[in-house]
Amino acid sequence: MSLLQTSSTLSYEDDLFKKIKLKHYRTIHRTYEVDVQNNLVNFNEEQLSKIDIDHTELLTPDIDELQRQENALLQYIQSPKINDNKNISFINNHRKLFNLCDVCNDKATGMHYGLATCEGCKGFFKRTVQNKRKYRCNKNGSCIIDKSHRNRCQYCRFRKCLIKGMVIGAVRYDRTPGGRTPANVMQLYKYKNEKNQQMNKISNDKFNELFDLNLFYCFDQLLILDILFNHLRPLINHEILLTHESIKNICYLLIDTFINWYYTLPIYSIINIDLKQFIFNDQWFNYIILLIFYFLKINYNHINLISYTKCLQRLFNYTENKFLSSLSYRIFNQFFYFLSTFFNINITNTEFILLSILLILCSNQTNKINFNLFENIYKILYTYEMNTFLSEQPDRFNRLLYFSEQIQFITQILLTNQHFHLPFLLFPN
DNA sequence: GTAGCCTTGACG
DNA sequence: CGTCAAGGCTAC
Repeated sequence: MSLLQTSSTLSYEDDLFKKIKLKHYRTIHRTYEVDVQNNLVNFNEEQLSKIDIDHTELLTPDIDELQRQENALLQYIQSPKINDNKNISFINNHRKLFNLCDVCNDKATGMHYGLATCEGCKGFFKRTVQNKRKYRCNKNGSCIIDKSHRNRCQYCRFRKCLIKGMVIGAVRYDRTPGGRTPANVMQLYKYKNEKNQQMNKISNDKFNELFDLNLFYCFDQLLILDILFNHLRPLINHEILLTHESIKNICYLLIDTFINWYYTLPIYSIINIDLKQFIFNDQWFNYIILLIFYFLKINYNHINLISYTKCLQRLFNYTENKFLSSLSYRIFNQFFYFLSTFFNINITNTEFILLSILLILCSNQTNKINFNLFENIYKILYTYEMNTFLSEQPDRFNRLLYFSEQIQFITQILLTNQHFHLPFLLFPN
């Protein structure tokens, strides 16, 4: 590729990167995204060397800030528009109905700060608010909170307390024991309880509507993953020489395995689309990227084990030490950052497989039949999410969709700039 | 730091 | 005076 061609693609790439950055901006990890954006704007060696140790930081917001948000909510629900007291007997209606803690499923001992909770979660919430404590999540902010895991991640426990509707304003500043909870706090209890019931109703309706789709993801996930991973194993320790040709062969094996497996699915007998038509579709590369990322995540689990410097060296080797354009450099950095964000999403086998099919079907020339399949897989994913990670919704589902959008952007960038080899340079020695 | 048990005080 | 939901105490 000549220099002229490279520079002509720059403005196009800039647009794509701007799009990606804009999308980053809109996600939950705001602070981290801003840092990355700065890295992109202002590359220097020091920043580059930090890339593979950067991690998404999930930190509890200031209790004072949360309190302000709660006050704003209170003002809103006190406005005449929505302030009808038709359900004033909420406490009486729901008394004695609780027996499990809404946060961790341990035995609930009563209503505490607006929620049926155990003594443990009650005390935890009180200590957190009284001492204005801040917690950090070392994973992706979606740790399981139940009786046996509740002390493993304070960030996620507190987050769950808030999501489920515990009210910060119910913790007393003056620490006076006894007495009655103020009327405004009671209003918040009532409001949050109603919202939760509405949310549960919506989830249940959706779930019932889609329940029969559950049948479709009863497949042998471990077997297909094992076969796919076997095709990638030679890349560890670089047992095979990476060339244009060998990469093509690996891609072919991965695609072929996936298609053959797809034909065995129950869903194929209902919507029998020939996936082979998608081989000539660039969207296949989405799946290859996702698969390689998933392989690395399962086998290495930590982004630090995939050395930025070594991958960069391999990029030099692959291109036979030819001049690396600033564009290649930036694509590489963006790609590496993207991998690190993937490591923070602990996706499950089912999520991986459903996302793979969705990504393959993301064609621009979508016809009616494959849109049908797309919609069905989308519903299955939704059902699975509601079924398996109800307490993390809608965050988790949105994050997955956002991530698959990002993969499509990256695919577009890699293919238009002939950087399809990049994902294959990530395997550690 | 956690959580089980205890004390407190408004309310019906 | 019993009930409920706040805070307090303390062994672990």
